[in-house]
Amino acid sequence: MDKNPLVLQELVERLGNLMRAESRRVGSEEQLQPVHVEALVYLSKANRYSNTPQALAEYVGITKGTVSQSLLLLDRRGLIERYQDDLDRRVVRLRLSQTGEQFLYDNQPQHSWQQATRNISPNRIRNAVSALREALTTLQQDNEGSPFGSCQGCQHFERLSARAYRCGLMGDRLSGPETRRICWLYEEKGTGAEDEDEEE
Amino acid sequence: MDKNPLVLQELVERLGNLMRAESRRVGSEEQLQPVHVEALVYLSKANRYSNTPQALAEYVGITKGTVSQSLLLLDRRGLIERYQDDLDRRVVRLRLSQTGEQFLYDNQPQHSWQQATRNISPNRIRNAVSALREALTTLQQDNEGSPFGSCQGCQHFERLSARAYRCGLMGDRLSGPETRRICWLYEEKGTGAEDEDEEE
DNA sequence: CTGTATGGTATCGAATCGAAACTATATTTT
DNA sequence: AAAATATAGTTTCGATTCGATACCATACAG
Repeated sequence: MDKNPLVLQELVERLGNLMRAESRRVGSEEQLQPVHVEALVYLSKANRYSNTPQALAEYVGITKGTVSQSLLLLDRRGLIERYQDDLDRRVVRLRLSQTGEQFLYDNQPQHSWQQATRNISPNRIRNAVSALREALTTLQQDNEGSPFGSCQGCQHFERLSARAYRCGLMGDRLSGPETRRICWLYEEKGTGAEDEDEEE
Repeated sequence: MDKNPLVLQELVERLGNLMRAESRRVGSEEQLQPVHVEALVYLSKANRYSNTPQALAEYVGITKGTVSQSLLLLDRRGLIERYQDDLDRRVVRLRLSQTGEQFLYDNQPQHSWQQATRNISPNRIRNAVSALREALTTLQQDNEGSPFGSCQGCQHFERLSARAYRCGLMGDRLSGPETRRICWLYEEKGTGAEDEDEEE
């Protein structure tokens, strides 16, 4: 019996705790809870289909009612803006405000992580990413949650030409940068030959 | 510029969220918060030096006051037992009760993770563990937190004979299984040749 | 034996959280 | 087209977390 999967779980759990603690630290000056910081970070990365309260709720794993509260607070503090969707007037769209952008820029919630990984070789990181991605996909399938990925690897992603992309599900054309944002409509491409290690 | 470190962070964060959601799910039947479930899991893995309120507080990243509250609750529900340390009568020792053991056995908080990693090759898991361990070590150093590791890799670990071990810091002999539990006195061995990938 | 450090508890107010009821808009059925 | 149902968000409620601070007991140093 191999104990390594459990060790890996242990590590992910512990890293998650530390990142949460980091969110707490970052937010404490501004009286923000970890969840608020996570929400801001999420909004800074979410694509046009995923900047809604519901997607956010799925992402952070709390109920929509609670998310609604948090958004109210973030709005009052002027860190985000809310506006109505044109096509479906039930849905609320979210975006970071100037202040919100500035907050993230000043506090750099990702900074300590970048420091922590600076000495790990690109190759090892690639391998780790590959393994964790697979774990994530399976875990999400088992939990029936939304997948949350970016266009690379999504079955709806279409490449029109060298620099023109398109989402086959929604039918919109996408800019290059937008294809790298987080999307909750992500669906894993058919898992044909997924289990190859990239080892150099 | 390499984006993979950020992708890795993204993955760890997301996996952490899902595991937290899993804790929430597991605990909801018994009216337990995620933190309570995490505490029980921690106690099931902590070694003899680490089964105290303080170590737990460090581990989950909340203050000792709050931990004290949570332990009160877990005690009322009969999931843990608290007893005084003989040598230092200020310190409280914690252990899972019969009921607590049973709770973990019945609900298997780690089950979904094991499912999720079942198809990942041992080799890839080893590589991921190696990379994440390094990230964790650096992150903990930067945050001045306790390290939390197990005897393998700890500079206080001594092997007396084939099956006899000893903690050089505390001076106790340790059983084989005990050397695999979590310890908050862990200190990384001198980082001589740490950056070798094990690729088969 | 007096001062200080340390492990843990108690108290307080602010905020999260899930559950459930509710509103408003969309979509499907009849 | 009207009615039924589904969906996105909000509101309200009570229980609980959480940090901050003060506090208590034990250990240990000079």
